[in-house]
Amino acid sequence: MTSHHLSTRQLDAFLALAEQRNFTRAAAQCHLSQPAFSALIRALEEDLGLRLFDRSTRHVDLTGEGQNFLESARRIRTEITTALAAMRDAATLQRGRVAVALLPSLAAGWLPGVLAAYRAAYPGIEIDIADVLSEPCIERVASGKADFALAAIRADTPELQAEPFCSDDFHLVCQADHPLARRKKPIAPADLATWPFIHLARNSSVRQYLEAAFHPEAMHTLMEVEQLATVMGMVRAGLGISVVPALTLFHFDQPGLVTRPLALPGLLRQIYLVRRRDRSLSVAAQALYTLVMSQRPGQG
Amino acid sequence: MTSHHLSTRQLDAFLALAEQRNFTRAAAQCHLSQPAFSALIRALEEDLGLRLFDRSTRHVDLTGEGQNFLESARRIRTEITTALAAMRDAATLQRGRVAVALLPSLAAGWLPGVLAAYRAAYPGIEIDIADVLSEPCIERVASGKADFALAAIRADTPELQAEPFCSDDFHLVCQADHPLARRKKPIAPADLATWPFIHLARNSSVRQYLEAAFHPEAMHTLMEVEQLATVMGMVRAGLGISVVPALTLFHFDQPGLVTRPLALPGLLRQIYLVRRRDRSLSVAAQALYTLVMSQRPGQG
DNA sequence: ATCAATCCATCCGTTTTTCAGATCAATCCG
DNA sequence: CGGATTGATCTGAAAAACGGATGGATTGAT
Repeated sequence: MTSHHLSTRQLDAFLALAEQRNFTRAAAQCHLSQPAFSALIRALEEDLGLRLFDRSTRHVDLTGEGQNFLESARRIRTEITTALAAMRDAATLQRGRVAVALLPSLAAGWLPGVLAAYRAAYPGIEIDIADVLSEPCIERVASGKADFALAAIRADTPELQAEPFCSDDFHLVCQADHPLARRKKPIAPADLATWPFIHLARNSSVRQYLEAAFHPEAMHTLMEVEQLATVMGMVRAGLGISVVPALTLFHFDQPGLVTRPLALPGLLRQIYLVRRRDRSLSVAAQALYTLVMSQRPGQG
Repeated sequence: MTSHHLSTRQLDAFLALAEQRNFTRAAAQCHLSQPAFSALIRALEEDLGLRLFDRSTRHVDLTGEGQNFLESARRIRTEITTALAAMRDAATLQRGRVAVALLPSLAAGWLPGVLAAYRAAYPGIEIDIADVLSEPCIERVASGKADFALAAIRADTPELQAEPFCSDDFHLVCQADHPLARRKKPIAPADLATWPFIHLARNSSVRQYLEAAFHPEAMHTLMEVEQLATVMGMVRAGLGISVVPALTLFHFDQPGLVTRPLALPGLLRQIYLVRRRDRSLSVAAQALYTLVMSQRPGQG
């Protein structure tokens, strides 16, 4: 029936008095007047139903029960202080964790600079990066393993929310002495169709864009590989040409290779930032989100 | 500067909302109106500086930071509950400890019945009995090893406080067929002086009373022993007579022995209850004190 | 598609609690 | 014995908490 509502004021008052053994000093330590402080101690003792301090006008001392309570009170105070400190650390971005899933091309080329700035600003935050294809990116956000994702899928579902992040145009890559490298006129689909083509695997978004933009049967497919680095090697060896998004061009910044922008209809890869709908980002994730949005490719 | 005054109301409100995921139900669980409850959660979030719940009109869910805080909050709540339960147990005498020091005569004859009643009433209380002579009794109280003592020393010091507990008159003990056993007239000191006397050791309070009441050199001291049981054996064997306080008479309730009260000036042993001054008794000790005072020898 | 029900946020007047200053009683010290 | 210190108590005032009513938004049923 007694609600036994131990308040933190009472807890702190008790600890202060146990430490100071003097009402006036303990009251000052709690930033309270002595009468208010006395009332606090009295209320605590009444709530507990027993006397915690033996006090005369000249002496203040813990009773036996008070000594027992002191141990508990110290533990409780420590727990509270620790928990509040942890929350304050989280709120002030001194501690925390953020998980992002994004396309390998973004992860390798664009992300490192962003993360360097993030880490410099918030060195206490743990960072978890998943550099995977669009599908697993979305999956990680949906399952909660990632705070948000940068992927080529406009995943707008009841659970997920997508916003355009950046667009990525496509570039021809070929040997420096290739005829297309010297071509003055804009390159047309027909120009590409005559040369052996190094494709990425069919489950890559790049390949899907290319097949949608061109007539697949019109192309001269030489081979399919999994990794862009392999594409680079093949092209550099003169085995063929390829078309890749701008964000992956760092792979092809190699002697003997040139890249040329293509301006062809349908060849513009949209990348979306995907996050859970009705779900606020953690403080750490929100900070990274803000930075990511301000540093997005093609914005500055 | 951070007020960070986590109140237990806020703590309970948080835990209730984390459990119910519904403001109205959580408010009811806390016996609060929904607006008051909302204000509590809002104040907590403002204090911490971050959002603990993602809430729409239709959904309430913990944020990442909220989940972290939940673990801490559960620990804190458990600690508080445990501590309050321990205090309540102490206040209601379901748990605790009491330590008493008292004379061996009281410990053997009178105390067991009292403790039986005490234990029946408060089975959860640990009991520590020291059945020692007056001097160590007082010492135990002074050092805090005993809550109070029953001893034959009026220990009234700045630290200790003594109150009369009971008085203990002296009795002659002798063989049933001893001449003194049949004597009709009141027994005088001279009557005792003519018979071989079994004494206790000089440091016993009984001996000191006898030496103060009689002229030691007028007595016929046959021997000195340490234990009352030995006195009994000697008297029973017809080696001599003795005089002992009433509280020890249970030792002499033996076939072939008789006891006769003596009414002689100075032969009245006062026994005091000694406790620390300006020091309240623990709840358990207070309960025993009350029982002890109500059951003191010669009161009923 | 419309309507009822549910739910959280906000506003506002009232009640309750909390607080500090003054005062009192008891104690200690010189 | 008198000044100084300390804790308890009283009281008016300030602050906080509270509940009812209300609003805006969403869901689910008809």
